[in-house]
Amino acid sequence: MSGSVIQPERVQRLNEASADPGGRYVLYWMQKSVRTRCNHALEYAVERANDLGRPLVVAFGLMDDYPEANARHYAFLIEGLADVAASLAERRVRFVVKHGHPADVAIDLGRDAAVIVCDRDYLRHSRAWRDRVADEMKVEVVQVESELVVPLEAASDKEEYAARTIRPKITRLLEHFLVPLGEVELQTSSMKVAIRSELRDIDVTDPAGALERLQLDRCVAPVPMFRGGQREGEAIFGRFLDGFLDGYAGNRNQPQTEDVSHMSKYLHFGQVSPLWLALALKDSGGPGGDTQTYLEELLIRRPLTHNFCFHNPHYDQYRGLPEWSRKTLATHADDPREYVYSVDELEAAGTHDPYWNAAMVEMRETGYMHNYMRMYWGKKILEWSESPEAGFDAALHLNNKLFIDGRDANSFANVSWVFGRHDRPWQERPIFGKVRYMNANGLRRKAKPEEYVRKVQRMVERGETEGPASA
DNA sequence: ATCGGCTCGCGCAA
DNA sequence: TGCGCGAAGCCGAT
Repeated sequence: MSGSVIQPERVQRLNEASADPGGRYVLYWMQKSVRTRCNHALEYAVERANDLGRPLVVAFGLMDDYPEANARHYAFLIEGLADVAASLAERRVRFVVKHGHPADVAIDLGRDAAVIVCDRDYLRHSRAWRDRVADEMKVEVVQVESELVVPLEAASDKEEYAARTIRPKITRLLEHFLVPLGEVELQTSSMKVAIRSELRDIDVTDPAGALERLQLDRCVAPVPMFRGGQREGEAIFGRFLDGFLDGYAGNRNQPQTEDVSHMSKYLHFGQVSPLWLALALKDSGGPGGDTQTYLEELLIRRPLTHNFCFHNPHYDQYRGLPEWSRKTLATHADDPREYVYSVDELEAAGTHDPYWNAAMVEMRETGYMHNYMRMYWGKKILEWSESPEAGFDAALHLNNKLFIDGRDANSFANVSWVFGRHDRPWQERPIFGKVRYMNANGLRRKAKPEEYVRKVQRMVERGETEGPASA
């Protein structure tokens, strides 16, 4: 173990099997951490390959019907895979993308493996895939965490109530985990290793062609504004550090400005490392308050959403909300609603509220919405739905369908926050009960929503080809 | 412009 | 067991 720093807390054996010395290669089943720099699972797999004197094969399973995914998500994902293909070739590491269910791909390629290394994801379906592979394989399956700076169990072994309860548990471990990950050179080139598999190869070096050939849900179009890939994500973050970090604490809740890093989508697809982001921030020498504000998002709030999804079996359901908020919302379930919109009416951005409509257009046309508007957007869906349950389902559905960074742990926690999760009660009022209320006056008081509306209009008129990549 | 009240439950101090 | 306080708020009183 030389060169890299992979804390033992990141590494978990998923079964009791041992490594097979007869295996022809070490398999890194890449599924969540789709990147080559600052990926603990990759470096761990290289080390195991070197220790066993074997080549390394990295494989990704690309299925047609990934849960809730459509062309908008696939386009971003495949661009990230193309970046991985190019980077791994430079490191003389063999990379294959196979058409099939991720677990089937891992099991198929794992038959010839000495060890299977996988990365980590916290959502229900992903966990089930890894459990299945670990159960079915007769060879060691080991999972390496690289999606959180402080590994989930190291911080807390229970569902946390709020940011304030998890914050000290994470903060005291940063010294141990917030350290660079070195790169390890693979000793046995794997570019020529024979791979026995009936599964079809997908050539991701032509992302548009690969996207075309998949049998996927095309109900939402890809957006040209944001391109996937680690190179792209890291470059965008570099421009954020140079141009927008200064003043971030004061401007991050100003939706009419561009003081945002756009990292959420890259984090969702594992295309940038949260550790890399945190280290880049600390190295940037930017203003302390601005850096602290960003680190709070990255190191406390985001892990809190992962803690929520990992420990709450109903993270994607209304019943996953806290007792107090479900109770107070039930009390007001029959309150008269001045406006009620269906999911289709919401998606069409045809409500009476111009601020809300602008947010909905931004979401639909760009796969992104400013963070502050996401709160307002959600609160109004609660207010304008026939029941809180219907509002929850509508908000989560639109979130996951339209955001590039939808279907993330953040998505489930953020929608749940609208309905009281990780929040506290406030003064009781119609429909909301004691759940936090937001209105357009607050928007006007704190930001410039009229400018935001104009910004969205301009973006749509221009055909939104100008993203942070070309800014 | 600024401030306190609203309201629940966690976690720490005692 | 008591007590302080919390991601993003609102609202009325000063």
